[in-house]
Amino acid sequence: MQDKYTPASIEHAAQEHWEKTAAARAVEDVARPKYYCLSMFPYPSGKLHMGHVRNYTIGDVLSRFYAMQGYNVLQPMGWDAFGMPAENAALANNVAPAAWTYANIAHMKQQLQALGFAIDWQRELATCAPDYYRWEQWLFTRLYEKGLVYKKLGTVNWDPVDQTVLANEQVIDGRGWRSGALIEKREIPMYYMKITAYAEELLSELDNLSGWPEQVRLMQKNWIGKSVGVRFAFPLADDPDEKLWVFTTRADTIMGVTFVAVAAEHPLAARAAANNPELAAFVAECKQGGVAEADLATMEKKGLPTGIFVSHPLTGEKVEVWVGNYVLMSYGDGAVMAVPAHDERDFAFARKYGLPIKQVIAVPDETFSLDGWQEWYADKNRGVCLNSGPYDGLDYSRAVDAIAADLAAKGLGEKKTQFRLRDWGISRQRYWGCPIPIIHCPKCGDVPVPDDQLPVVLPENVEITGAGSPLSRLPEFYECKCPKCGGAARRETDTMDTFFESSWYFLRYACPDNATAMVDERVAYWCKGGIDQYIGGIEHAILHLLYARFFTKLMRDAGLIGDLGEPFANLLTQGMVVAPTFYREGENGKKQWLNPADVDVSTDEKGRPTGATLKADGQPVIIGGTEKMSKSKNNGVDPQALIDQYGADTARLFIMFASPPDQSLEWSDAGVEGAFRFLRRLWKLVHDHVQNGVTAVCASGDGLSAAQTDLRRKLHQTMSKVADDYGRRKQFNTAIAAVMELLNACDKTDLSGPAGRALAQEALESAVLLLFPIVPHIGQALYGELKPGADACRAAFPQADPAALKQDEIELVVQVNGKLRGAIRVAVDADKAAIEAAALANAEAVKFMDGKAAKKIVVVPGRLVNIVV
RNA sequence: GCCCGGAUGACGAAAUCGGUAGACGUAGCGGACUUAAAAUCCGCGCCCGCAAGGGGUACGGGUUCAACUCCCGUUCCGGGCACCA
Repeated sequence: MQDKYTPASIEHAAQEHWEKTAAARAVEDVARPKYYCLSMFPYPSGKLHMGHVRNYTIGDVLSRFYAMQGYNVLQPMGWDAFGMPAENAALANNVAPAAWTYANIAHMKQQLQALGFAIDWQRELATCAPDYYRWEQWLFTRLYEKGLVYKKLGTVNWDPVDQTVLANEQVIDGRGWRSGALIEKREIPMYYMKITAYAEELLSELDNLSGWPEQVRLMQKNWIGKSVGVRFAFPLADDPDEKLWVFTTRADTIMGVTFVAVAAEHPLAARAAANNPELAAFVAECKQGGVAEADLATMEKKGLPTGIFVSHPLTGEKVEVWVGNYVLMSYGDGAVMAVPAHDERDFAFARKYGLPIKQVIAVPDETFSLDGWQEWYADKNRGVCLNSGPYDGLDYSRAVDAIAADLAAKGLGEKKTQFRLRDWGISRQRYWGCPIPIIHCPKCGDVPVPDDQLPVVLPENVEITGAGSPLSRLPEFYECKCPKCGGAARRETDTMDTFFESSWYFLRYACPDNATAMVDERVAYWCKGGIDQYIGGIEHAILHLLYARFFTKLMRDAGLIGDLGEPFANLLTQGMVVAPTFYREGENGKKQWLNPADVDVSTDEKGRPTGATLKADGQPVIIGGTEKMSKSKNNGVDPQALIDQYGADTARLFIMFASPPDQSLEWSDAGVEGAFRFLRRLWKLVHDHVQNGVTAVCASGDGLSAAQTDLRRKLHQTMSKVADDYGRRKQFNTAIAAVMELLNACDKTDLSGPAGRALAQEALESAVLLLFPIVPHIGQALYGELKPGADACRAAFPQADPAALKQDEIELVVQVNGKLRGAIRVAVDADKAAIEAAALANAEAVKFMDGKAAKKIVVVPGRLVNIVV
């Protein structure tokens, strides 16, 4: 055995061995329980960043741990390969998106392999490959025929200078990121997925996802946003046959309505604007700016009266219609009733424009003042109706029932369940995505592409200009024949949202080689009961995970995957790896993001950054916020330097030791050295032991000294702890700390003599196996040295021996009035009375009881005694 | 703005179900070994106080024999907000 730990050669040898023995190959085997361990596949942005290393190391630790527990493990990997960055790279560097993407895949695959992940590469897939996306085109046409895909107008960000649609990310402070032009909203026809048809099931099944973090279930629940309320109509004062519909969850406040607000896009707004130039200007102003909800919600609330009046459905009173920039056309009917007395936003609006405020819910006298309003809203107070005629004195639910009944009797409304969730618009006016398989025929309308003409292949020889969709400039792509009538037709040139690809890739991993079907019976084996573990960033808590759940239900109902309704049985949401951002501002205010590796930061004595300069020119740069590592902010830290210097095991160990996986981690490589030192120390311990000859392991505690017995107990306690940390808690930093503690204890114990050496053998073999899931390369090498001819990949995970865990005496802490005063040793099976007596006899306890009698004694078994005086 | 999280030594963190706050590691300081350096090993390390003791887990309250942990309020930081992935 070599005396020096040399990661490069050790890792090379281990990887070669795994390759030769096909250690990561997953083969269906009904005789063994399966464990499908899935990590979110990466976007091939160029190189791995620390977030990837963290994500895939967690997956690999779990995969290897469950393999050691006897499971048949599947750990696949692929590439979420369509998306905007490829087009941006094409613009910036004049490379074809396909070539750029495939080059990135090749590089990142090699990086993943260098990290030693036990991935079954035979199942690798890339979503930009026609043999992958053809199946989603196929599914799309099925869903189109079922009415689960439909076409309607949708609002997009329009850049009037570049004449192109922009993503929300490309709109900065209301301007296009390339052109700097003021962005406008524009309505265009798009295809939508009817996710709202599944809203109820997506919501109710959250309760069954016990393997998901509560936080994620709550976010999804709020996103779906089921609310039961009343949808009702205000007849127009001039023309009672025409009605303005609204939805409210607070029908009990209907008698307090003092105005109605509609979105700028609402037909009534357009009608009023026709002969009101001021209003027309306001409606036009509302069209400025992007469509992102965060921007809309933080805008200053503005409005203008339309001069149109409606009648209150219950009182007949005239109420004016306003246009409000805070009313969303995409939610409900694009109009809301306003009750300034009992809604914070309506209140602010009414105050701003001097509109009447009419209180209709009783509030406690002491809080009743206009200034007290705000506080009161925050409580979501639901009081009893007041100033509400026939409804006075009714509480919330009685009032809502009575009002809904009265509205229904007039044919003006009814109770309605409404969801916040909207249908999913999937059309993108971009090139690097999966073509939507529809043909537009002047005679037959929209015709889905027939199966025998799939896939609609995305052409790769295109010119990216940043203006408009390249496909719509490519006659050889869009000119086609109608599949129905054979006449000249035009192919759809929009592509699909890339969330489409990532909504079902985990099913395709089960059967990536199937050329004749989207999925096959192998899904039933690997996905039975759901994928056993899904691991990925918390930033995907809503959209991706919701779409993946939706797709699984769609595919189930299409008869493709049996009764599998929920894809992920257990979910681990990894905290983000965040890093500081740095930038400089260009001439037109555009930000040029600089990588942290290229920047020097100066700090004050407290470690707070005071300034930063670019290494290349020594000139100052602006310090941005600390954000998740991303391509767009250029703050990803490349792990390659770390791997090159210390090896994959150190990188893996360090990132697992740095913090628990669900916590966000601000990147700093301080401490990497320590992880490497630990591995070197482990190597040396094994080396020194092996130099004196390996032995059989200590099979029982016989012949051990007291100190050795204690060590052996600690060893077996560590086995339990580490298995619990990996399997149940999924907290790897404490598992590593436990093994470090064990090795510290080994150092402090005399392990000479035959019994001691057998114990050392047992401790070292165990420690190597306990760490194997995290640092498999060094583990492979050391285990082979400790047990010549043995393969760590085939070893079982160490299991604690209950006999070794036995203890006769334990220490209990003694408190007086909750303050720590002393400690006592008692027999492990001592009863309460004996423990109390021992505690009362403790010298420190006696001192602090100060002669007073114990009022109460609390005994916490195995922990402490608290004497209350 | 709305929804969801987080905050503990100089730093990353631990304390798993309300029960010894700071395990484990980093950086630092002191020592051993060495001609020296590196490496390695040993020790010290929250604050006030001579001590006894007291205080301390972002901040302000509360519940409890006992609170980092539960409740109410606040501040700051992060994620998501439907076209970044």
